[in-house]
Amino acid sequence: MSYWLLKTEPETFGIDNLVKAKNQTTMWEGVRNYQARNFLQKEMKKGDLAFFYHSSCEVPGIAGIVEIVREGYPDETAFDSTSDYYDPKSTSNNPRWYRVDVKLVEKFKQLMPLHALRANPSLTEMKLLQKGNRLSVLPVSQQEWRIITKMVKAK
DNA sequence: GCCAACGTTGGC
DNA sequence: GCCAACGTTGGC
Repeated sequence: MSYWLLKTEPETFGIDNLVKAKNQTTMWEGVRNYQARNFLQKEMKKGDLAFFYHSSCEVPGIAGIVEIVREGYPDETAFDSTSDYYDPKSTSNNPRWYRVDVKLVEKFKQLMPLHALRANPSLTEMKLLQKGNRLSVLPVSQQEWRIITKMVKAK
């Protein structure tokens, strides 16, 4: 099993939206980057866990944990001309974009802020912390996962 | 297939 | 709001 990090802007869809969602489950859609798409389509497996990360907000950081409950399938928002995520080059016969379904596992009592991750010397290799990284779907190593979940419990 | 221009991301 | 980083587009 693998570990991931999923970025979202809390003003659009934050962890509290997921808490309130039906079955605390949502479709992770609207990803329009090929590298991130490949992760969603090919590499994410049912049962994988992911950090739920808040970006572009006052205090960016990890807000909780979600589980992949449905593996990659076509992102239908790309077929909808009224959607913000519409892409005329993606068709139902030949879909270009994929999504997964995720379910809430845990909302952290306190957000684990980005600055705290940066302050931990054992996380300097983490992709999230690398300069210039903008991918909205990122792999997380098992070691990084273990370190961060420990940091959360120690709070 | 190169590469300049442009758009987006996202921390600060 | 700024700006560095990086992906995408499109002319050639």
